[in-house]
Amino acid sequence: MNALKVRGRPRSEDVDLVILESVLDTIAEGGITKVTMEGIAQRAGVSKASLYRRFPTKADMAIAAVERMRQESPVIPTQGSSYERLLFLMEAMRTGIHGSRYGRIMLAVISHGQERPELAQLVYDRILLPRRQRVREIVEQGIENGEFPSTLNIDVVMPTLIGPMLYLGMWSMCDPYLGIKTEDVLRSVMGLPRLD
Amino acid sequence: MNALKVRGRPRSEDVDLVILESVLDTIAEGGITKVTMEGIAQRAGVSKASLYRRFPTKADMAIAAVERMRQESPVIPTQGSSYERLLFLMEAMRTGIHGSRYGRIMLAVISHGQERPELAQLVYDRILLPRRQRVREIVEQGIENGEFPSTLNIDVVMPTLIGPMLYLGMWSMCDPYLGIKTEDVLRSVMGLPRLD
DNA sequence: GGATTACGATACGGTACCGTTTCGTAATAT
DNA sequence: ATATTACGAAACGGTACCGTATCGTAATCC
Repeated sequence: MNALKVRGRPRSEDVDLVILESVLDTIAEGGITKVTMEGIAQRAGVSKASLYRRFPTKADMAIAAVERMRQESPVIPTQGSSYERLLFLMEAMRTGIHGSRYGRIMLAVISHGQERPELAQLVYDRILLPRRQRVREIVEQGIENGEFPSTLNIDVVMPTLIGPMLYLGMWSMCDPYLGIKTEDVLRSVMGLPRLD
Repeated sequence: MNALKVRGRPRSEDVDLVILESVLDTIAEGGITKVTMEGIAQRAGVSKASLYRRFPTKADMAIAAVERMRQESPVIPTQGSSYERLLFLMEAMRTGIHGSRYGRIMLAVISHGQERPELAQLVYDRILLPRRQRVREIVEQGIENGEFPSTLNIDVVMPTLIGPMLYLGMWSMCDPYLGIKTEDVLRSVMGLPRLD
């Protein structure tokens, strides 16, 4: 089966790219409700017709943008102990919620999970789950090589590591008192002795 | 200073109430973006003029509704051990995110924290912080009466108890695999032996 | 070169909503 | 009684946005 040859002028990949990037930037800055067809077209330097040539509706465009963002995953450290790598990821999770485009988009999308369950499912399956899997692998390695107690129940550990980071990150600007050290959370959850 | 006597027909408290309740129900069902002046007026069986007589703008109306919701706090158990009471609250937090009007409203409001920081601050100060304080008191009692180890760092314990419940509750409909028992989280965080 | 499709620009109809205003009626104060 | 304010109903202008359509130009295939 050969590649289907369309006959006229081909779609510009540059246009594809600049559209989705504009959507992501807009979401990161102001949330999904700020995404409008006119706004995206203007920001991308593209006509509205080019948007509707690619996406039948605004919702489809937003979903395509979120799909694309999957590639934009943060760097996972491969060096260092499991402890160090885990700490790095937790810190990134905590600060990235408001500090990175990735995090702000995630939060904005999660927000609308109630109003758009299919979008929440998409984010969960294609973004959250893969990331969680990589965290899980690091934890498992840490247990195998003796950094963490073998008595840990990894199914309990996972939400107990991730949940607090989301919680602390989400409210960090409302409450400067939430200055608990990420390392303290990590050590506490993993059953390691306190630092003091 | 006497109560200021206005001269004409007084405002109906019934109207006050039904307006704010309609706003809260609407938020719980579809999120803040579903709140419209026409919609609220119709749902409440009230004229738009009555809305604008009370609130200069839609945002003020929404804020007033959220303020009012503060009274609608879930029941806090006063009987039983600290362990039991804590477990009850955590379970309620986890299931209530999608299962109760209170929880759905909280999630909807948190969602828009990015787009409306002043609303997020309001929710944090007047709703989240008071609740967290009550959880904290229960934890402190449990430490005092020996139910929980005295070595616990309560500042670390708090987000480690709350965070996982939010996390598990938020994604419960996207992933039925997240069937970790709340009691396992509680025991793990509090350094109690596993059940098995 | 001719057919075909993409592109930017622009206009259009339709819808939803905001916030204002008007009007006739109802409730309360003096 | 009379003034004053609240109430429901309804209409209004204005804005923002969606999705469609038109048109002249540009790029690509045969």
